[in-house]
Amino acid sequence: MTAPEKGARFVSSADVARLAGVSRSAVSRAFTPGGCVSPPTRARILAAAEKLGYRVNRLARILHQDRSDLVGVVGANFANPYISAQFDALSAELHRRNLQCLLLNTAGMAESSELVRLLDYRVRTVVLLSGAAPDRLMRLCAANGARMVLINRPAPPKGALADLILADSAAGGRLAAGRLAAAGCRHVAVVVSGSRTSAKRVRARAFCDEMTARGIPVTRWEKGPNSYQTGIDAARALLAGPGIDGIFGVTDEIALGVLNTARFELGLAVPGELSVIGFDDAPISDWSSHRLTTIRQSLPALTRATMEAIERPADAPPNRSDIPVELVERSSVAPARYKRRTDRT
Amino acid sequence: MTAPEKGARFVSSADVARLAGVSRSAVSRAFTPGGCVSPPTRARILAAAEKLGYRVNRLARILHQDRSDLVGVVGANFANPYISAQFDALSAELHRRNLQCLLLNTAGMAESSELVRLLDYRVRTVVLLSGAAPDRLMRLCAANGARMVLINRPAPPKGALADLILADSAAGGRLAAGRLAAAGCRHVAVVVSGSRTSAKRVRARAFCDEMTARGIPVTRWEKGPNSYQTGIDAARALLAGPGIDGIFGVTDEIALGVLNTARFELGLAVPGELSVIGFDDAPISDWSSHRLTTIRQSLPALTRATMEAIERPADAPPNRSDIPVELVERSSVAPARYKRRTDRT
DNA sequence: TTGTATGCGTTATCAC
DNA sequence: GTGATAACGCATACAA
Repeated sequence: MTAPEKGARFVSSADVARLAGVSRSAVSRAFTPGGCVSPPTRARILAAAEKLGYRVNRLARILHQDRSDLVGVVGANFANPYISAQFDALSAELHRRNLQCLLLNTAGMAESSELVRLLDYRVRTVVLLSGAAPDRLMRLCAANGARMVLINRPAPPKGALADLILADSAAGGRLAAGRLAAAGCRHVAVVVSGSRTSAKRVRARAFCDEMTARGIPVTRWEKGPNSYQTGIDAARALLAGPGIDGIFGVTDEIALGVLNTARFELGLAVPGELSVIGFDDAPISDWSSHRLTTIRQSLPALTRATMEAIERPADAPPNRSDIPVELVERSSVAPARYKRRTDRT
Repeated sequence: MTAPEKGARFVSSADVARLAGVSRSAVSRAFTPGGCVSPPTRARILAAAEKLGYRVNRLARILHQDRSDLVGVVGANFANPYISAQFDALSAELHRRNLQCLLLNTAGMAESSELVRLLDYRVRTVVLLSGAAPDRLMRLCAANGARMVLINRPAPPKGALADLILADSAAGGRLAAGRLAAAGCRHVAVVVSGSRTSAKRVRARAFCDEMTARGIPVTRWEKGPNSYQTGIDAARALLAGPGIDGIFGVTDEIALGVLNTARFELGLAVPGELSVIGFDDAPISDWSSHRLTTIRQSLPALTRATMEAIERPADAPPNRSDIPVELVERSSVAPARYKRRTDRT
């Protein structure tokens, strides 16, 4: 092992070759799975590499082979209970397949157009966990032959080279509406995060439509981001006076803000006086402190579909996979008064 | 904009040069902050680049300049409420400083030695959020002149080239002990995650020592990982019979598992019959559904120290920064019976 | 089996 | 201001 040196550059195959008394190609071959090297030299090379602390420079390899194992993952709000679980599963799975995760947290960017920076690192695929796909990014990916995977994002304008992973937001919204209706709610509200374009709006829209079809009035709250605080704010405003007896939070985090504020700040009995339903089925929603009834988008299914999309060959046609959604009964919604209608999907 | 082509490689500066009728060097200069290009040609180049969807290949730039803006971040358990918040803040801050985050989730690796793979991408710095630093990684970083930043990790054996960020775990453990003692607890327990080596053990150790010094017996529970489920298991076992009236979870997630199990499964009044205290001050600990009394390691302070370490020049001497810790009073611990002793630190 | 030569996309140096 | 050229570290086709 060499002593640490100041400003030292990374040790290269040339260094190893020198020490082992071979050529650089020999070193390269020794580190290439199918490389032809005689056992003795191979051993010498490996020993030298170990001694020097050599690691193959994959940047150079990518450059040469024009084939990258870097996957760009862009997201925001990684502290969100569902997103963090989703990201944890995805990143673990990426490494299991020997892919590297180059992460971009859009919260750190001034403009959303900044995220094309991922392409500067020759990622083979860009995965979008949240936020809308900027046109610019889509164009650049197309021009450079990089694939895109959009998770719960609206479909891109053209038939762009993007794989779509979509939980059935509309069905989820209807499920939520049906459940609150079955609980006997007479006047409900939906709390949407203010993000301009996303699956969350579809959830809310479907909820409203279904409620309208059932003749139940619905109030819409649409201020603030996808956060716990938004749930708090919404609950305070919506529950100031009597009237509303059911609330759908388009996200578990929002719904939990509503739930906790109703229970502990406003002193409302949930589900006695108010029913609350969420969307996601984040791990903490099942905690006994919450027991939030919610619409589940299965995390394993979502992760599986994402990995399939990522591993699709570069020239595969765009694909779309739908993740089914299901109602998870817990105890934040009043028991159904009548036998629940079959969902109309 | 070119049409998307199958198997297309990324567009290069040569492509742009060809279209703009200039040399590759001109293109390079047009994209270099201080580059000398006449306004007209510059405009032509930029137009050509935009048309083709060109982006500078930073892999090649790193290769040539021997200076990387890649920061390797290794961690696990990103669904943990504190870790996810920490990671969210860190990744956002990285991008704000124009650094890229190459993430490694050790949950996806067979062996911990696998994480040296980060060095294959010529990261300038490796940040360790969890897990121990394998010797191999430390050696390779040293040999290649890459810096390491260890967050709440035990100090490396030698005076290796690693920056240390350490919350005062010992003081935190003592604080927790003091608070439970003040609550009048007579027999307490500590729930440690089974990880072999980490700050969590120091927290538990200091807690035990302080309790012993006060003559209060402490039971130690040490099975399972750092998870909510571990808190559940511990609570079920520890609270099966009467006796224990105070529990310290070395992590908020663990403590919340204890708290919820005690309250909702075992029907214990918290803090009436049992006091529970955690460590971290994760965002959800402040939720009204929990109101967990805990030891805070300030996230902003932690992030600030981490960024300072990351931005230190490559040849700076190893540094150590200590993050103070403080007791956050909420309502999972019985009120202090006597005026609380000043902590002995 | 092994070494030589070439090219990947960039930037820096050097002429012009 | 501009273009040719070398070099970064690697993998490969080819020659030995």
